[in-house]
Amino acid sequence: MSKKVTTIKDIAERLSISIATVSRALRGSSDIKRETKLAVMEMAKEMDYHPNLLASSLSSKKSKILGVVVPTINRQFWSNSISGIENVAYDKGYKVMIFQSAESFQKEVEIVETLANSRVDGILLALSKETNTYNHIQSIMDRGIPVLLFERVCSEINSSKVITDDFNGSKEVVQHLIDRGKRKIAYLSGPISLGVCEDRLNGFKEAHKDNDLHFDQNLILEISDFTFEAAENALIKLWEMEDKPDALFCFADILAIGALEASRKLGISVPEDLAIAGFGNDDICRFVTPSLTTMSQPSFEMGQLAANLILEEINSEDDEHQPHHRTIKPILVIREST
Amino acid sequence: MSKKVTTIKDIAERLSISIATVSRALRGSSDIKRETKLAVMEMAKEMDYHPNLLASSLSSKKSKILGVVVPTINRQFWSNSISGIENVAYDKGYKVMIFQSAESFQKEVEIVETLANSRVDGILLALSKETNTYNHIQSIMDRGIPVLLFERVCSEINSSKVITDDFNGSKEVVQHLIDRGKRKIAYLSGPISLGVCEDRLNGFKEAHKDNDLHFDQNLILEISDFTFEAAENALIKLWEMEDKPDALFCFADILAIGALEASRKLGISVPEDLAIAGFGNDDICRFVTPSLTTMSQPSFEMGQLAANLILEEINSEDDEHQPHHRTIKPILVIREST
DNA sequence: TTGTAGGCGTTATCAT
DNA sequence: ATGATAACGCCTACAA
Repeated sequence: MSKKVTTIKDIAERLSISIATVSRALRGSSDIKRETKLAVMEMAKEMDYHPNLLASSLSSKKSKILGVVVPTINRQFWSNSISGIENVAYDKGYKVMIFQSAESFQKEVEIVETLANSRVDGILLALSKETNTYNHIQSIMDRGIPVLLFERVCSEINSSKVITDDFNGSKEVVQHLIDRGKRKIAYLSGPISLGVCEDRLNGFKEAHKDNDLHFDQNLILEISDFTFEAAENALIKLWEMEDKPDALFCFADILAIGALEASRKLGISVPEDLAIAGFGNDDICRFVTPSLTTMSQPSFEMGQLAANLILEEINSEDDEHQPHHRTIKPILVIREST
Repeated sequence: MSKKVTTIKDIAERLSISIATVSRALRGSSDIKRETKLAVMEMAKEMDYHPNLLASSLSSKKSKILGVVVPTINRQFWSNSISGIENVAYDKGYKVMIFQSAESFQKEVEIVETLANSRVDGILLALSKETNTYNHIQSIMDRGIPVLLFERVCSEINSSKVITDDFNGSKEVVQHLIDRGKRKIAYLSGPISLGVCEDRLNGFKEAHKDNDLHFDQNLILEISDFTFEAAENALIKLWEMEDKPDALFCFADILAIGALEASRKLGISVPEDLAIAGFGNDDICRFVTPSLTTMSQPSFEMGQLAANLILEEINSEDDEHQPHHRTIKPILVIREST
C-alpha cells in the first residue's frame, strides 16, 4: 500500500540511460544534450518524480537551508527580523527554518545541535536570556558551520554580528526625557547579563553624565520576565518609593505597555506625572492611550542585513572568512506618552 | 583546513569493532553488552562525534521532525498555535520546523514541496488566503505523508482538521451586539473564499435570522489586506453611507483595532455611536482604549490538539488512518468597545 | 555528451 | 552480542 516513490534510478531505467545523466539533466547541468534533458524532464513529470533532499544534501554537502533561532516568534521584533531574513534568503534560493528557544538555554543548545546535525548551510542566532556559556556555539563553528549572531549577541564568540546601537539609542531616549524636563528617570531593564541590556543601561548612565544628573541605582529595576504583568508589578513597586520617579524608560515595548496599564490603574497621569518610553516600536505602541514614545528598531532591515552577511560568508571561497560586525541605528519615535 | 568530521566508521575503527555495533550502541539498542556500549559512548565523546541526521533519516525513513506552515508568524493567533504544537511535539521527541507562506499560494506550494522532499514525518498546514487549488496538498498526501489542516482548511482535502467553531462564535458575537441594542451591524470580512470567513459570515446571517433582523448586504465589506490601514479605510467608507451602521464586527482583531483608530479620527464614540468587536483576542485588545470585545480563540490549545492528532496518525500502525475533525469553541470576552 | 563506480553516513537484514 | 553487507537516493570524479 505504501506508494512506490520514484527515484532518478527509475527514470534512468525507463529511459535506458545512466543515473548520472538523469542527475545532471535534472539539475540543469551544462554539458547535456537538449533532447536528453527534455526527455528526462518529461519523464520525471510523467513518473511524478520528486527529489529526495536528504539524499541530495547528504551527497552534495549543501542544503540551501538557513536555520534561524530566536527566543520567541511571538514578538514583533523577532517575527519582523525573520521576515527580513526570509526576504533575502528566498531571493537567493535559500529556505529558512525557524526555531524558538523559548528563552531556554537547554532548548537553544538542542536546536543548535539539531540544526548543525541536519547540515544546514548557516545558522542565524539570537541568544536566549539564560545563555551565558557558549560552547555549543563555538562547537558548531569549529565544525565549519557559519554562524551569525544578531541582536542578542556575546563577546565570547568571534562570529559575524548584527546589533542595534543600543548604547546611543538608549542615551537618546533618556536625553529626550531630560529635554522634557524630567529629572528622576527610572529604568526597567532586562537581565543585565544580556549584552543588549547592559548597553542600554550604559547609554542611560551616559545621558545622566552628559547632563550632570545624579544616577540613582534605586531607580533601576531588573526584571527577567518579559511580560505585561512583570512590568505592572515593577511600576507598583516604584510608586511605593518615597521619592517617586517622574519618568520611566523601559527596555522593551511590552514592558512599557504594562507600565502604562499599571499607571492607569494607579491613577498616574502620563506623561504629566510620569513620562513613559519604550524600545522597539511594536505596532501596539501606536494604538495604546496615550500612544507610546519608543525607539524604533528597524527589525526587518536587520534581518535582511544578517541574511546578506551570512550568505556572503557561506558563498565565500576562502576558508577563513573575516567576521563582520554591523550596528544599526534605531530611530526615536515621539508620541503622547512623553 | 575543513575539519574532519568524525563518523561512526571512525569510532568503529578506533575501537576495532564493526560500524553496526557502534550504530546500535549509540542508539541504545537492546542487545548490546554494557561494556561495549560504554566504550562507544566514551569514544564518541572523545572524538567529538555528532550524528548526521541526513544520513540517519535517509536510511531510517524517519526524521522526527514536524513541518508547520502558517500564513505569518507575526500574529498572535499563529505564533501561539505554533507554541502549542511545539509544546506537545517536543515532549514526544519531535522537533518542529516553522515556515511562513506570507499568504502566497506560490510560496505555500514551494514550502510544502520542500517539506515533503525533506521527508518530514508530518505537516501541519494553515492555508494561505490565495490558495484555492489543492493539488500540492493532495500530492504529498498521496506520497504517504501525513497532513493536518488547521484553522485555514478546505473541504476538498480529506485530512485531519482542527478548526475554530467559527459559525457559532460569530453568531454569538453578533447576538451580543444585538443584545446591546444594536440593529445595523456591519461586518468586515476577509476573503469569503476562505472557509473561516464564509463560516463567520454565515454565523453573522444566522444571528440576524434568529432575531428577525434585516440582513443588509451593503454592510458587508470584504477586504483582503489584513492591515490596520485597510480597516481604517473600510470604516471611513462605511461612515460615508447615508444609513450608518451602529455596530461593527471584524473578522480579526487587527481589523477591529484599525477601525477603532479610524473612529477616533472621525470622532465616532465607541461604543455609543458604534460598537466594535473583533475575533481572536490578541494581547493588544486589552490595552487599546476603549478595550476591545472579542472572541477569544484558544490558539495554544488548538496547536496542542493538532500536534496530538498528527502524531497519533504518524505513529498509527494501519496505513489507512481515519482522519479526525475537531472543532474548538471560542469564548466571548466582553470589554469596553461594546 | 554520457557512463561507471565509488562515496556521503546511517540503518537494517542476515548471518555467525 | 557482533559482524558483513546491502540498501537509502543522489552526486561527482574519472573514463570513455
